[in-house]
Amino acid sequence: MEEILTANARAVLNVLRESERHPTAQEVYDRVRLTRPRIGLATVYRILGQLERQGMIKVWGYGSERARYDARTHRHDHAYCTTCGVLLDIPVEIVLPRETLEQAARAAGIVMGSHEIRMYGQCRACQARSNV
Amino acid sequence: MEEILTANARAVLNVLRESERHPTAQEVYDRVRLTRPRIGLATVYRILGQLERQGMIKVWGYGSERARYDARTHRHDHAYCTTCGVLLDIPVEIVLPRETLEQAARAAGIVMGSHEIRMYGQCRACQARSNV
DNA sequence: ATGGGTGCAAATCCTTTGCATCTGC
DNA sequence: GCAGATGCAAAGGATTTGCACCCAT
Repeated sequence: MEEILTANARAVLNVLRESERHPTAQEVYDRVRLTRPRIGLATVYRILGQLERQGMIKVWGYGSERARYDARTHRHDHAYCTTCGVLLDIPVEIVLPRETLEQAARAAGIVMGSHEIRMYGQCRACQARSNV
Repeated sequence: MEEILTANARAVLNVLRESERHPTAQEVYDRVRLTRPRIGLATVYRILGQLERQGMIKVWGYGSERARYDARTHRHDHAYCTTCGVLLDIPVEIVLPRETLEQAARAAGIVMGSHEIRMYGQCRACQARSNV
């Protein structure tokens, strides 16, 4: 399925896969331009949209902040620093019992496709900064 | 603490408290105008920002969609329909063991303030629609 | 009277779209 | 040669900001 990707799309995907951060479209654009200098920002947006629709990447949003993209499609959770806005992967697995999820989905009336846990708080850097 | 709110702020808060939906700023604006016809959209945005900073309301975001606001500040979770974009409260409590959360926070290196579970899927209306 | 709150309009920022051109098959 | 992909520029939409005015204290 990856073979049908254009060179631009492959480059975008690579940037995301190589990134530990959760880059915004602009950050992806800046980075991808190193290998494909002629690419346009609109193309990056178009590709991000397609990859998302194909389930190859995930979008993350908070309030009205810029969207962030993530190529790690395995189920994992995030920690968001409400002070500086950094978005971190939670490096341990948080398991919710299947029946808990099913019950919740039933109660809300949705057919669940996926779920995500978000933790909001203060990252290490901001903790240090505020201890000064 | 509520007494220090202006009449506009109180009106915005009331709209949110009376809403079952999770309105966008524009929707809040439309609704609040019924009681305060002279209020401006910018004021609504300013008030929403202040209420959020004061912890009286919560923002919700997904990708690059418009921000949604929620006056229900007790811990609860959400179900988002990826077909039509409706955002629903999950009407049952999903409890994560405290130690699980602590372990995850520690692993991510954050001091956790709050957490939220999100379920993504298809709401009842969209299920019906796609069964046609 | 005075300072914060507010309305309005303009500015900003992010994202999407239109369109002519280019590319890979 | 054609269909789809792309770059560029412009449009669109959400949110924020500047500023003069107003209002409650």
